[in-house]
Amino acid sequence: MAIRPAEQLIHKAAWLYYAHGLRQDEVASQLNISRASVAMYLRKARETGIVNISTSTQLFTDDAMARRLEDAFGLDAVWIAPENAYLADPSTDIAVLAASVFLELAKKGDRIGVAWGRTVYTIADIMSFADLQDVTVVQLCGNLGAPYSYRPDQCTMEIARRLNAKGLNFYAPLVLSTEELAKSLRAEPVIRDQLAGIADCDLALYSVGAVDADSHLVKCGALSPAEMEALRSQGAAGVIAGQIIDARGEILDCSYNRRVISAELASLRAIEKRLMVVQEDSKFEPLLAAIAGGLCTHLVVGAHMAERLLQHAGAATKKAS
Amino acid sequence: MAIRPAEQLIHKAAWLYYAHGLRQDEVASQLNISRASVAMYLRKARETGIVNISTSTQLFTDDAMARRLEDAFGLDAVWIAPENAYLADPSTDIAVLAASVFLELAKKGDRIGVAWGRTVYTIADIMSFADLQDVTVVQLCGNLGAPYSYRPDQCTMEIARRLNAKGLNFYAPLVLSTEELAKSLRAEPVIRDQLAGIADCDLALYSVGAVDADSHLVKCGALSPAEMEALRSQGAAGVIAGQIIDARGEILDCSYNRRVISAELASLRAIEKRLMVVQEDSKFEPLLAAIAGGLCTHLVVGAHMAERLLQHAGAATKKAS
DNA sequence: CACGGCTCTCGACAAAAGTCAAATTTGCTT
DNA sequence: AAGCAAATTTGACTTTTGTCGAGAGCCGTG
Repeated sequence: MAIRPAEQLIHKAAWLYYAHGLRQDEVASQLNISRASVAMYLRKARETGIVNISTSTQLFTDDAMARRLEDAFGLDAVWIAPENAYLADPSTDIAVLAASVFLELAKKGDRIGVAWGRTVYTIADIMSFADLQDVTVVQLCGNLGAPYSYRPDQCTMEIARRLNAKGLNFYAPLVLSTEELAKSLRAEPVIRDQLAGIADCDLALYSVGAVDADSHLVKCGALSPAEMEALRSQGAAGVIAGQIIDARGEILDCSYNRRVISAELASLRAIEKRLMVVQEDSKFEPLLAAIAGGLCTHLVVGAHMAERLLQHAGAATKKAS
Repeated sequence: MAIRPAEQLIHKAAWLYYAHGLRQDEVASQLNISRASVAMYLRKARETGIVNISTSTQLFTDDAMARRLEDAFGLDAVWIAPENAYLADPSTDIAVLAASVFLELAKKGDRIGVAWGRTVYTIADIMSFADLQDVTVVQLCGNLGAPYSYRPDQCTMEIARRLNAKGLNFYAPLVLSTEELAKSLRAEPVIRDQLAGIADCDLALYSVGAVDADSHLVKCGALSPAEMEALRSQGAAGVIAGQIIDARGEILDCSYNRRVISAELASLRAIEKRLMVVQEDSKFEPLLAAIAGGLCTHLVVGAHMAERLLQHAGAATKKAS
């Protein structure tokens, strides 16, 4: 596991190369090893977070549209990934941006809450490594079944690994079959402590889910398509950390929610920086709900979604006046 | 001044290359420019701080000796630059390390106090660029005459430039000819405000000067060698931000100090993180004085100095028991 | 409107970095 | 103690990156 012979050497090589600006062959002769080894050590140094290469995300917040969004929705900061040019796959662009923003927001000693989903896992997957000591990554909600690699615990662990941080997993299922069982489980000391610790986080990372048959809740069997549809007609507007919220961003009063083991919305709102990342345009309504509920202070979206949000805000104020 | 045609392009190129991991030729075709231009933009991006490459300084604090120093002197953190191998010039190594540490300690929105001297200027000179928004770099003491490029205002401005921060200079001489004049000048609103603002800093960067004829105070003509010698016999142990301190790290009661326009020691002590960097082994006594006076919470030194400090601490405790 | 002076851009070459399979070392088991 | 597997190192090769001088475009000026 531990890179035994090196670690020290990796550090030295990285130091000479990146801090002092020597060439690889100079480093090699200093350290009495071959250039090839130096190149290999340097790659390891980058992969381990011993050296850190980060790009300023300024460009994406400086945008005029980002400013207007901040004002319109009272958000602390908004980043907009330009959908147009750049790359083939726009959603990758959003994830890359989100990962950079995330690393920029994370500080040493922080406690970071992480939810789950395709978006979160994609971010974890492309996120570069960092050397954040004393960071704890906590899982915001219970687990669900296997089929997906972006299970809650996977997301938490992967991000913890990238940050060289400690991952705190949640050993409980996301959904139980009866309300009673959920209640007793929540009362268990291990679980209770974990849930209580969520409000102490400095930073949260999550996305929001749509209320439709494509939802992971349906795909994982937590809810049937029919149940989902029923919830929708009861006012379900989105999914946050495995829980159903209504259009106001409040928890929906339903049996499902009472059977879930997850962070209370109040705990989430207590977290200073709540970074929400939304990739799909289809998540417009859920996102509005999450914003309305104050579940998001920092937002990363694509240009198209940004436009829709602004349009919506414009229409709302026009109607109001 | 501003790189007009690019700025945006630089950002985009940096983003595609560093965040997305494309090759230069791929970036070039995305942006419809030549590879050569891309290479040039990327250099600019690095030079501007749009991208940031930093190496963890862990290795230098993890050292057992560093731990012992922290304990022995009650410091928050100590970094030791290994004097032995590495590079031809050990003092460069200390400066490079100090610059990395400094950048690691500096946070967005900080107010940073900077003193002057060869050490500080060397650090400024080799420090890489960063994109710290809303940072203010303030000068800790008045200015002195021209001959040196490491004048107080130079140090402040250079560091501000590297950080893309605002530099707040001090338009007053370091030493005046009479105590009265110094007193009136200190009472001037402009000066008073600047002095008062020093205690609000989050981070300070300085070294400590020796009390001898090689001191810059002598070289700049602020004090004659004879005066310096006299001060030494009066108990002068070191120089901090242009002021003379005694072995306890308190301000020395002397005419010179009363004629100086500089940060009060109490203001310096009010700064949370006081980063002191010492390159020369000859500054052993001055450093002890500075530490005794609580003028240093974070310390960067060479291995040799670290050993001497530990030896001293060991002897002191042995004597005490 | 032509003329330097300026910066930006590009193509071609040189230098540096990345990669891979083979060789060597290391650690552990039988 | 020998044998095997995993990890590490290296030399030789390929790809990528950096650099330089020439040329092109863009002003403000005479």
